[in-house]
Amino acid sequence: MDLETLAKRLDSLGNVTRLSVFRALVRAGRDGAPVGYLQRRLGVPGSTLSHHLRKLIEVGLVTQERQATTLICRADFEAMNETLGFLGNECCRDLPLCAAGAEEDDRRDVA
Amino acid sequence: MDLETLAKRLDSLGNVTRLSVFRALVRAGRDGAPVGYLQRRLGVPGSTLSHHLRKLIEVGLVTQERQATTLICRADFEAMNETLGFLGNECCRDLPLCAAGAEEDDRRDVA
DNA sequence: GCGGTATTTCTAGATTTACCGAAATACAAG
DNA sequence: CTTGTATTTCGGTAAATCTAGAAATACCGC
Repeated sequence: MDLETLAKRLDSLGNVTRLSVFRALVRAGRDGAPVGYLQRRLGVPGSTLSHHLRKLIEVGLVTQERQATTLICRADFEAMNETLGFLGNECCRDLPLCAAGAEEDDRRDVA
Repeated sequence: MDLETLAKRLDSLGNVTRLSVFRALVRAGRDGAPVGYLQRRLGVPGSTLSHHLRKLIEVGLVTQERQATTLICRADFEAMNETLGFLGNECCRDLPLCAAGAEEDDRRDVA
């Protein structure tokens, strides 16, 4: 995963509505939840919700599967874990002092 | 930390330039790095960099300390760990199957 | 106080975003 | 093939964001 992808994913979660959607999906677990459920639960107009869902899908954090007339949405746990892992590597999760060590794999890219 | 704060922090990292700035600061470690260093390293105009830095500071992920004419910037590791932790709790870091368990502390809020 | 370096604020244009009602599409049931 | 439910696309507006040059500010050394 490159920086751009990471930034896009973070951006997609950087909005209260979308973060709420994602959280609701995480809590819905592997089974996921229909768009309508999210709509009722979050009280967001359908068009708005659809707009936000698209963003989450674009960056790979959410998937959709059609079941007859309803669309089941699911949080992509693998993608999320990958994202968190990447961010954690960059940002030294729970080891503030690892900053020096982190520089060792710093030689590749520019930014 | 509430959802709004979390969203703001994620949003602040959801931009390639800012994410690069933050990463550079993480790698600079506890000592931090001057604005000028970031400017040269990232090749971003001062005014643009300043604008992005302000955002990171606003959400508490970066701090600044004046040393004579130069401003030292530092990643706030504690804030970042807090953020990652919170996100991890919500999103079941490395335990996709914990979704069911996560619902147990789901009864409090609306979204 | 003057000169010089470091950094921010001001300003402004281009782009993107969030929002949501109305209309359109997808699909199942009868 | 009509009706009803689920969801998206369309259209348009208001607000926020990114970008960067130019001017202003902060601070040190002399």
